Amino acid sequence: MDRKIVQNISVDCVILGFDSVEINVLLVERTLKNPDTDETIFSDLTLAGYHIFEDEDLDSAAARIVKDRTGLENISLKQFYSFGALDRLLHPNDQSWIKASNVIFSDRVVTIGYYSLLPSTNLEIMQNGNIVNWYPINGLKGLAYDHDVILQKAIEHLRHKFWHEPIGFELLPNKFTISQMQKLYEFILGTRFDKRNFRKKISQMSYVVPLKEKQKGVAHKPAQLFMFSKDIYDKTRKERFDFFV
Amino acid sequence: MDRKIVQNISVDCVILGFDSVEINVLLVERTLKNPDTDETIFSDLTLAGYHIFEDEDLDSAAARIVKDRTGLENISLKQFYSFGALDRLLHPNDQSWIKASNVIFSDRVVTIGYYSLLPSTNLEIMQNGNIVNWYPINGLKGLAYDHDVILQKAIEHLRHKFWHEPIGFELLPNKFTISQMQKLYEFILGTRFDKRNFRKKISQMSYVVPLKEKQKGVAHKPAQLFMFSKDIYDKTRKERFDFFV
DNA sequence: ACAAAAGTGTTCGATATACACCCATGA
DNA sequence: TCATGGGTGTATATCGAACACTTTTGT
Repeated sequence: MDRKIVQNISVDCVILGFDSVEINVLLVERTLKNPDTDETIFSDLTLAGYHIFEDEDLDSAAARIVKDRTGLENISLKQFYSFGALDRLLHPNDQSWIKASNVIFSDRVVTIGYYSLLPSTNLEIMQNGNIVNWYPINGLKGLAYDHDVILQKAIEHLRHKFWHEPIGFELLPNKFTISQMQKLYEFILGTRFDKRNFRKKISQMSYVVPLKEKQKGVAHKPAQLFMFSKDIYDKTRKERFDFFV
Repeated sequence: MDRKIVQNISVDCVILGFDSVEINVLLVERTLKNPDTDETIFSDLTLAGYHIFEDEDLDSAAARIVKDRTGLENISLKQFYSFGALDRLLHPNDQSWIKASNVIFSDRVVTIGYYSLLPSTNLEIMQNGNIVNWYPINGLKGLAYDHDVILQKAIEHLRHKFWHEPIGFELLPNKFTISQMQKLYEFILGTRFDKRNFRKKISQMSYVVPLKEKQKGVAHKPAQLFMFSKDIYDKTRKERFDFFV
């Protein structure tokens, strides 16, 4: 492949997943070895990121990068912020990595942040020689480059959207229970909701549609399953003027 | 000045202002003349934009560009989206402009969009040889490059924020009347509010504080003036779970 | 039979909406 | 004195918050 890369523009993707307990982010291991002795010099974690090519736009670059790094295809990726601090790449590990890589990096790389929300946690661990895995977002730090900053900004963005848009459904399986939904909202928003009031609220949302199907194989009363209908949502949506106390 | 510019990264700033009637955007005239005959080849309008320098981060670049292009200083600029379509610069006018300019443009420029909200419409018309002016956003088109797209995205972003954050105060003078505020909200949100209900709502917002001052020189009952207190807002803010019908 | 999560209703206070008239000023 | 926008209150419907017990399944 001889597509030309743009030296100083990259895309980094924050891929978030919910496993019914907490939110995880998909990270790729980065291990620098001494080429002679094969000794590990350092090993850390990065978001799925890479430079863009000259012949692709930003959205395409994001999709390609996610596919190359993680094997995931046809996932919805949204741009959320761009990062261009002067010291983004100046950590010693990053400098060693850049020197050892066969890509000619520019001194100055601006990266465009994308995020994606996934229901599932199933994943091939190895993609094109990359070791990728889910890591709980709580307490994560020490990521490569400025990826801590990018991750925090993505989470902030997500939390904000959660209050006003039915974005949560992207993190849930196609068929989900009201309890799973409540746990997700409580986790993201850091609140607790009263079960009855939460369910009352949900039952008013015409776009959360009950299925003729129940949970199976659980050691308690099986829950009703629901799905999200974007069609109904788009048709019934109204905004509200609610920014005050 | 011999700072080095980054060839393929720029910042474009959407500077919006409210004049008590409608929303305007600050645009810079771009006129290409035949260097020999001094004949105008074309003339159109651009957002305030320029390449970034190698030694500045994105926020600093945005502030510098706004200052150079419009003379405005110390205004709050927020990043909102980045644009990297392959055909951003391919319009014949843009190509002629690029060829004629003494800056060596790259084929591929990604631009980071910033916006700013201002109360006032007072402005020097001429800045560093740039002719800058306010233009009503309704019906504007034919801007240079992809600046129509950038402007639309900024407005969309603004409208969205308006519903959930007290961002409107940035577009109002320090001292404003409730009617001015209502007109602004009606303009941006494309709705009408009942005067009494709107005022009732505002009077519940502890962070909209009445001043001991009234309008002067108007040919009707002079209105009470108010100011916005960010302090009180930050202290009393609560989020609400309101994304449904 | 027991453990574990599902599911269900009512009351009360707060908020949203609808609606019409008098007031203060400059011209 | 008139034109112009400023300013005010009440009634009704809807929504949010608080609160405890019964149901269904697997083991």
